[in-house]
Amino acid sequence: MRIAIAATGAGRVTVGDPDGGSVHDLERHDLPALVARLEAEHAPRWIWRDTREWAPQLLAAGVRVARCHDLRLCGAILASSTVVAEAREGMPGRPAWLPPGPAEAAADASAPAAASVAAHAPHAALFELDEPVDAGSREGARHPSIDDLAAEHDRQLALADAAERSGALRLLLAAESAGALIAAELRVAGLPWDRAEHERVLEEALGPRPAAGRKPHRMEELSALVRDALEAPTLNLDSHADLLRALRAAGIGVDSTARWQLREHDHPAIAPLLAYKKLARLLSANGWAWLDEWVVGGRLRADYVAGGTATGRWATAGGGALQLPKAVRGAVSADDGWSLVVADASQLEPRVLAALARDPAMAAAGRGRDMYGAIVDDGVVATRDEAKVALLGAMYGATTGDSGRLVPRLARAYPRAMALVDDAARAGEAGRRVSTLLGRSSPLPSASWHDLQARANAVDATAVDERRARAAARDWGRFTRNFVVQGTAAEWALCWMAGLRARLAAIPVPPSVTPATASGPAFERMPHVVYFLHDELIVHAPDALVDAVASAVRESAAEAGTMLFGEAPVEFPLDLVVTRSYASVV
DNA sequence: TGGGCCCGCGCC
DNA sequence: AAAGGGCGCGGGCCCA
Repeated sequence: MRIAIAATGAGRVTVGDPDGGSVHDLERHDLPALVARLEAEHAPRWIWRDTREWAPQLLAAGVRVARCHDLRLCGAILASSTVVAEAREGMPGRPAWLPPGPAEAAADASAPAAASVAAHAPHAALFELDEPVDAGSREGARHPSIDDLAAEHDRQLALADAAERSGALRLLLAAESAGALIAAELRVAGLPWDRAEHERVLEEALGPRPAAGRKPHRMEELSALVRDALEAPTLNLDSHADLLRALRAAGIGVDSTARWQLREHDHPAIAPLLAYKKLARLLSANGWAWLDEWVVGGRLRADYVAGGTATGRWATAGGGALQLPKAVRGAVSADDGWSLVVADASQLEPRVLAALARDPAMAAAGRGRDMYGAIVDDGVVATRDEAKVALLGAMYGATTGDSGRLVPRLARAYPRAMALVDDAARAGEAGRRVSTLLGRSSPLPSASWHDLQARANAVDATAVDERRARAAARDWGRFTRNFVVQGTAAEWALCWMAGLRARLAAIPVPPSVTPATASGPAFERMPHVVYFLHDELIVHAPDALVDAVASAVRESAAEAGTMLFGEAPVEFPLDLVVTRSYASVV
């Protein structure tokens, strides 16, 4: 059964079964109670334009739904998937009231990014009762009725079912929609954050918090050392241009101020400069200002953007949760009576490549716990480190350095795996799309990319034109090479997390559980996902339930492998730790 | 003053 | 040691 939810303007909402069931017209304020009742009675798939329009309000009221279909995210996948290209020909396109997906909007410089549309200041209310998404102001946009939503849902399912591997596409749409729910839940629950521990880390590294507009003590000391060593008494270390000039004037032959270049020179200014840059990074990215802005009430509430990148990996639109430096992870700590179940899919991308390519030798290497070790045992390379570098090079398209040198050895040992990524690279170089296992397709290169190629093919093309075009083609080929692996790995991770979400909701909670009061009414007694980073997640779980949660995490990983690859002989082992603090994992 | 670009660096 | 793919973010800086 499906039930659609549509805004009708002026704070009212229509909720109903478009296939002939009852339809309710109500104040938006009354929505959570109705959804809770219908969810309990029918366990429907909820059909809505955009999960971000509804989930925050429901979660704030303590109401969760098991399944939804996010028309915006699924519409974006179907609009670009080559798997349904033929079926699209005979069908109407996306309706005007359906905004583009986040990755599409980001790629289109003329339109504001969807992420920024949804973005809000961290202290703002978690939802706005009237218009949380400004789709109403888009040209040609209007409020879709529940019949509009149902018709678009039908169109999307018909497109998916027209694909040769319709099951894969259906799975992708379900996983993407589950991801949208999880992204909303991650924000509402928040990542448990120990402010005092974070401040301790900052003070140890930087010294006491400085007055507004002042630099921390340790940074001032290091700046003085650098200025002395460079004999540049007024140098501003934060200005790349000024710093580069001062370095060169002191005889240090770098052409950028990047750390890897600086490290190659022996000069008394280098050590304090590198130390300064490390501290400056900590201060600006995760210092006191970040803490004040993003950690409220003992929770980091980052703004995840499901489907925010071309490959299907998520993005964030604030809070920087995808780049929490290891130095501050000790501040992630469970509430009293609760634990963190931290799980990481080890060597996910090479395993995905082995399974995707059905390369028997590489799959055999991916059957054990340590794929890199198995590649050494196969005699392909001499050390684990070489195996890792060679695999990264194969997936990223390295051509130089150690990595580029090792790739041919990998190609001899695992020809099918190498052929898969090489084919993807060739397609990209020719300007064609490539697709993941479940059917998400890469974007087309930009108009300027095509211009470059056209110029190189013109009769009066110069050597420079040809060189530029070749470089651009190879760049895009590296992108498509990586796309198939990164994107399929993202699909594995989505399926893993979606399965886990369902399993966590089914774990019975004993009455003895201490509430995690800062996690909101939907999660205060339930184990719940609080962090997700590409191939790693954290569940905040009552102590009494950590064993059940760990089992759920493992079962979901195994199930994700089977859903994507059937009985392919590749395993997806997890590194799983139960802990109070994320620091103990790093 | 604000937008957009580059740089450098944090994460995977 | 970096390299090669995907990101976000803050600071400097240029320009209107």
